[in-house]
Amino acid sequence: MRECTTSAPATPRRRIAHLDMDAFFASVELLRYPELRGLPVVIGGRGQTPERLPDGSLRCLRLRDYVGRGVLTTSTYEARQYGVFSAMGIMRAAQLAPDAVLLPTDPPVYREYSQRFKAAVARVADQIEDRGIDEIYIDLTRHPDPDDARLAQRLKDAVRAATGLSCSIAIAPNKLLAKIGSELDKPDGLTLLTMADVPTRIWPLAVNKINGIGPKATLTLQQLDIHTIGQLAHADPAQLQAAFGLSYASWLTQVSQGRDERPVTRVSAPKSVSRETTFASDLHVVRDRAQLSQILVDLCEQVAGDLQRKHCKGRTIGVKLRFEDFRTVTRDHTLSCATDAPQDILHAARLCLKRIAMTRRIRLLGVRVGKLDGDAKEDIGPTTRRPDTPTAATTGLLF
DNA sequence: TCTGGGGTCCTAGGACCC
DNA sequence: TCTGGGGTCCTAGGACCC
Repeated sequence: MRECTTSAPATPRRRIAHLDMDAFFASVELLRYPELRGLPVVIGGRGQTPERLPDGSLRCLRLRDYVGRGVLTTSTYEARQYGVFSAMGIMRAAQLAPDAVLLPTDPPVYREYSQRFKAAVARVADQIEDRGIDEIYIDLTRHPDPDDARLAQRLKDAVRAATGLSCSIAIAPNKLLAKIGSELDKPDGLTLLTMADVPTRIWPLAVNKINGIGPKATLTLQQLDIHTIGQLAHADPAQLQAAFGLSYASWLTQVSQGRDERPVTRVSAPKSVSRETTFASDLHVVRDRAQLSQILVDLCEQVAGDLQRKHCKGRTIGVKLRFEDFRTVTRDHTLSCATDAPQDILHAARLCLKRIAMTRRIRLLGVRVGKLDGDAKEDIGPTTRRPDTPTAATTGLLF
């Protein structure tokens, strides 16, 4: 008998791309300072902008000359050979690569390049999920060009033409594999993966290559003598469940087989807006009160400005405090109506701070507004009538 | 020489209501 | 009066990601 061909048309094979810019911040800086190309360059901290000398040469800070706090956000591939990577403390990086050039971060410029590469991709394929400043997922399932390799190359060419920058792309049956795949051939990579590749190309990789398995889960898995994704795929489900609970354990089993059904989602409204700052040196609640107070006011004004720019208001105001021993505490306070006014945020933030025992010096202060109501809701209620009106008793007590 | 700043999502307990 | 659930909201902390 012939095979039955009358069944419903199969859903089209999913084709999901993950596109990741190569050493994004550092690569943007190299466009500005091409003479640094080939040198170990790292981005991070609050160092100084390079200075162009009269003879045209560039004077910039070396890692060994940096004093202060902060971490690296990016390093060039040359710098990575010294073992310095993003999220590493700058002082630690200075030990490993003292001669590396250190540039301060310049977020507005990176945002500009981010918009450029995303717009270039959108002209080729418009089913895009934003995953931050330097990466996106693209659903190519219904794209007219059926040739994955040709399509991936087209996307890379479009990004380079728009920005002068290289990126790495993988096309796979789902987001999980596309994300892993885009790292396999970095930089300037092009990777195609199918489910048949899972045992040979995915299983040998370390478990933390999976998006969602972080340092804690990796450590727990190590204690179970599970190091690779393949070992995870063959692990005893009961053992995983005992270590992680049912929900996370079954997710682990799924992803270790390369299975992932998450859709590519194109729009997402922000859920919260926050600003925080780590001080150059720890501040004392009493002795440095004036300074802390000013920082709090500034943070509230910045958050309010962010909200107004995004045309949204929020009901839950939160503060975050990090003490000198790195212990972090948060408190929040929900208002009866949403606000974007700095004085409302400041008042609620002070209420939150009153509930924290100030036992040590403070390293970081942050302000967050959540429970955002999206935009367009024009002041329905009287925002002048607030539930918590500042009184002499509640203002000025803390910060 | 420790450890930035912007987010999301999950869990878990308690309050409160039906 | 006691017992019990379910549902929702609020709060705090933590893991994780870029």
